[in-house]
Amino acid sequence: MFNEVDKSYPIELVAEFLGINSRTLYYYEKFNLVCPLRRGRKRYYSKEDINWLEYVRELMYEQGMNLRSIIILIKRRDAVILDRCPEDVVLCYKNYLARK
Amino acid sequence: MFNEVDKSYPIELVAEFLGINSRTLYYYEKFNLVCPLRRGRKRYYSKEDINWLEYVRELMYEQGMNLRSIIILIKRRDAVILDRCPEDVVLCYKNYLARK
DNA sequence: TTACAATTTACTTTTAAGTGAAAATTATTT
DNA sequence: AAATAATTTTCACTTAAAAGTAAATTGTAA
Repeated sequence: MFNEVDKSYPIELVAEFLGINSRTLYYYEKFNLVCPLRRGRKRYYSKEDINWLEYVRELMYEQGMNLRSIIILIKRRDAVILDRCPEDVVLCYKNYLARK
Repeated sequence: MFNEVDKSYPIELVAEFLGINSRTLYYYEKFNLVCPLRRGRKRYYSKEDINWLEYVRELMYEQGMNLRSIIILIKRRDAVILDRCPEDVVLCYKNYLARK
């Protein structure tokens, strides 16, 4: 579905892929959990953004962490987050941190 | 109130000091967040236990972390927890980890 | 044997997480 | 330019789960 050639995906597609409401993606953005590229005012999510979001969901629903905790760990550039993270997600995470 | 000479305090006193219900302390214990000394079947909390509990409360109510996240960090012996922790609390935390 | 602490069960409260709908904004088409 | 379409934003609401607690029961030390 998300091949390597295409570099970005609109919010509705991403929401559908993740099985969540697009409003939830706006919600996460408010918390600075993800920061999709903007062309005009439209959002485009990279493949790494999507992997990152999948990882965040895992932290929430498999580990039981709450958003606030995840954000605290992001801000502290914490090893916990990076530890069991797939390589490309780490990459995305680092890009994400670099941007702020 | 909790001077250095006395080494341990019963649950009701601790609850009152922390401004919480004693049931909440049992609740935290269920999550292995604290592990008071048992003499007979009665619980005795050390000064360090109390400091530790205060720190846990700060993480919850000032930082907005949830119990599950705190527990995850404890299990991973995470730097986040220890970072901004007063020295004696770190000590208590390490004793706590040593016990399990 | 009684008084107090621990335990259990099930309940209440609180709040985070998520969402629906309408309004606003920007882009697109004719 | 007006109409239409698409996306974002806002506001208020719902839902679900975590956190906390009450009450009844059990256990046990003194």
